[in-house]
Amino acid sequence: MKKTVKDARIKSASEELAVMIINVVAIVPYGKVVSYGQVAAMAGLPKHARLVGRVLSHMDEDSEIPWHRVINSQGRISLTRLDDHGYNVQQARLLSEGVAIVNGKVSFKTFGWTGA
DNA sequence: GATCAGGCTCTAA
DNA sequence: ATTAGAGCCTGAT
Repeated sequence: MKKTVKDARIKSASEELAVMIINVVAIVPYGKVVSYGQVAAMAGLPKHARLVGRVLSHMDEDSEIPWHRVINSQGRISLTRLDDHGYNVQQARLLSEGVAIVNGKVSFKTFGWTGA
């Protein structure tokens, strides 16, 4: 997990917080998903769901961090604003892990990871 | 669903 | 240093 830190390379975003978040995201098992708020909570940062998103947005596709396993509380991918590419990548990755996306949504009931 | 308000950080001026 | 705008959010109208 030290590599995650190095891999992070967050521009600013209080590295400490970023690291905590990344460490949590890094342990999300294959084929499972979690929400931003969940990650924040697990990282010990109750109301920082948004920060989680910000941190992840700084990651490269190349990163070993499974950022694609993090979606919003509605089970949707929170990228469809002006970012089609990111959305497609995330969706493709999830599908390749066996995570079903029905009508643009993932079922937390089936694929949700409730912590370690 | 769509909208609103709450909440917290980042960036730029 | 202060202010204002914006963001991969959430839970409640």
